[in-house]
Amino acid sequence: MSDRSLRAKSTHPPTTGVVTLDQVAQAAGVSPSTVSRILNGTATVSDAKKAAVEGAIRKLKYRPNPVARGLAGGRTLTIGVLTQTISSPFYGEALHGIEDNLEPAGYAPIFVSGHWEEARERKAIETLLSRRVDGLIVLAGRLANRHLLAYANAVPLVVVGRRVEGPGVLSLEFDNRTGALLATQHLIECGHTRIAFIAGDTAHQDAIDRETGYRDALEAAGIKFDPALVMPGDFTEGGGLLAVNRLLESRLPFTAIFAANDQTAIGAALGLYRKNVRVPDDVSLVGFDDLAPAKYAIPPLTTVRQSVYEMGCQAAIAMLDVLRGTAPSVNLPSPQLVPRESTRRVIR
Amino acid sequence: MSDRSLRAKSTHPPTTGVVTLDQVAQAAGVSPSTVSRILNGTATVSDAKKAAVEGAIRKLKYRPNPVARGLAGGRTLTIGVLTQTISSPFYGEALHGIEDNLEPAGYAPIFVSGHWEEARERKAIETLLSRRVDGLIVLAGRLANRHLLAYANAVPLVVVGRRVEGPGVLSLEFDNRTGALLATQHLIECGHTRIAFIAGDTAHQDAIDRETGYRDALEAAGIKFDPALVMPGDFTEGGGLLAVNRLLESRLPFTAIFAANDQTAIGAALGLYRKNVRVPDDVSLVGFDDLAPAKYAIPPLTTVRQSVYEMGCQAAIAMLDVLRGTAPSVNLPSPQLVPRESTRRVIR
DNA sequence: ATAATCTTGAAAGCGCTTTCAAGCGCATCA
DNA sequence: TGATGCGCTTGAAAGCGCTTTCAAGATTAT
Repeated sequence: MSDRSLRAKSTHPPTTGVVTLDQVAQAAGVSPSTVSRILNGTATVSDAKKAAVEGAIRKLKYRPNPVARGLAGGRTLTIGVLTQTISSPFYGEALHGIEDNLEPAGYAPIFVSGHWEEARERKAIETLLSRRVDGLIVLAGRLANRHLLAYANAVPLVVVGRRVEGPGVLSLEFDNRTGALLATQHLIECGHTRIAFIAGDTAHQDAIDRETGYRDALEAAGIKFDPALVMPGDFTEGGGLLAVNRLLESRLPFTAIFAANDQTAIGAALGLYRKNVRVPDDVSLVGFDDLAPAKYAIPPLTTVRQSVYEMGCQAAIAMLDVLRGTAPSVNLPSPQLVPRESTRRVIR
Repeated sequence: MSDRSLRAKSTHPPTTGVVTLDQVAQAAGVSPSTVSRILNGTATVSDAKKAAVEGAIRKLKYRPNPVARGLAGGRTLTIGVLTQTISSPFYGEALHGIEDNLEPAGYAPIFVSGHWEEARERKAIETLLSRRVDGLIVLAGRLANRHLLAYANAVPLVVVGRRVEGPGVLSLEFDNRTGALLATQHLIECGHTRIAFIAGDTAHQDAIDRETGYRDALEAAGIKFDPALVMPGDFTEGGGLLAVNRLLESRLPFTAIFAANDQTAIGAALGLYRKNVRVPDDVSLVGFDDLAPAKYAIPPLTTVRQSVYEMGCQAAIAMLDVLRGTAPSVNLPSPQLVPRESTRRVIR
């Protein structure tokens, strides 16, 4: 291919052959205003004209230009989504849910990554705002609540996985505490009493809630909480691996591990494998999230399902509700234990 | 939170307090045209005015409105990206690479999923086009080449993972054949001669190329190709699991498996685990792609690295080059074997 | 002094939405 | 029955914030 053929300017004339609203109006013998009104349902239009316009639209294959619409009407039909790491399985599923629900409504998501850095998150949101997104969906992150509230002043805001309260903000939270309780209870029911916990990044409320759920379950079962059995982690496989190594080195007795998320559990599983500790024969292992990889882990990982995809769907639906001016209805999925093959009844 | 506080209309006045180019011009005592010229570097402007304008911009915290820019100038600083499944680890990494490179240049990617369905892909691209994206990056997919070429007529097009030739199109391809050759050679070097292959979805050129590489390696080593050792797959874990079950049921002797991608390999590993076939002791296993999960598989998966992230980067860079009018330079990463713990020398 | 080159502002859109007011039909009331 | 008024549909026109001709002035070269 020649260079020339790739020059933007030479190959791609700016705007040619694109049908505009005016052309539709002309073809239908009405004014542009009328066409616009039909397109947006802004006012009642006589059936005759409506039919004529719709015919013209079909005939000319007219597609409204969202850019012009955005300029004129202030709405861009675009929703900004702040994720942390677009390539992580966790966020991937959420984005998927968001996309699936926004698209049929004619909205397009635009994703940016914050990489868990407050400064980048802020910059990302500014970019989104300068693009005049109609709404903002924020997935977790480190941005201080007061900043989020400030943004909520400019556009409707839906926050997922964090508690933020204020006018114009809707926050959807996972029930991490109950989920963790479920996971730990499952291990207790299997007869485990020495249950280690590999924590998540404690900068996240999620991580703290999951630890709380773990302690709740221990307490309810009358098992004394042993802080030595809690290892720090960071929600990544590497963190799980490290934590399990430390746990093993500590020589503390334990027969089960509850990891703060699936990625941590998968890292932990590898650590155990390396040290020839068998799962579930020697140690039972539970994760959290039920991301795709959990199902195909070896052995398949018992985990707590808290559909991230579903959360994405709910966030998008809520956003559409707000945009439409109707009361947003959210019904969050409740966490559920997904027993697979990484846990087993303790043999005494 | 009350309903009312969430009503889009009541809470969010349309356009208030946003600084416009005109205000900057006024503050700097120049005409809007001059400000625009400075912003875009469209013409030389006296240093004095330039300084005044830049001062005003800083003082007013002016940020150009991309929507208005898009309407007026025809450029939206937006790149449309057609992926297949936004949540898959494979595409996730590519998107990550694209995002990382587009963002510093001031472009924003807008992602849509085609779900491997020609109709949806086409619809997705139409949406992107109607949003006046400045360029299109297409990741694989099922869309016929002639359609792609038609789109290339409207905007610059970069296609990843497929071969498409024509004016205005740039395609970046993985060297699947060499990669597969490397993987198979590795197994042969380990002394394996009965090497099964779990294919990918043969609707993709990738899948075909990988099989070809596998056969190349066998032939080069003088090992007779046995069609019975080739199992169909579909690039998913489920497909790998199924394939390995069939393989085992066939009772054909084999000591190694080369799977068309990591996901397939991970599914295959689970199938082997279920049947108590040990990896790598009984059977060696090689994947392809080196996605994140491969590293933490049990055992860690030997695979072929063909950085998808890097591919995303290259695609974005090439797109920027085209947009800038400079000759796009792409240097594709060559495939590399990543030996881990799922393969071992055969013991005779 | 004259022509050629630069810098600069005025003004016309880009494609659409949205006031504003005109024009219409219809019910109401004396 | 005819005048008055209300509500409805409809078009004209003014932008939304920016880019980009166009041509006028300022400057430099010859």
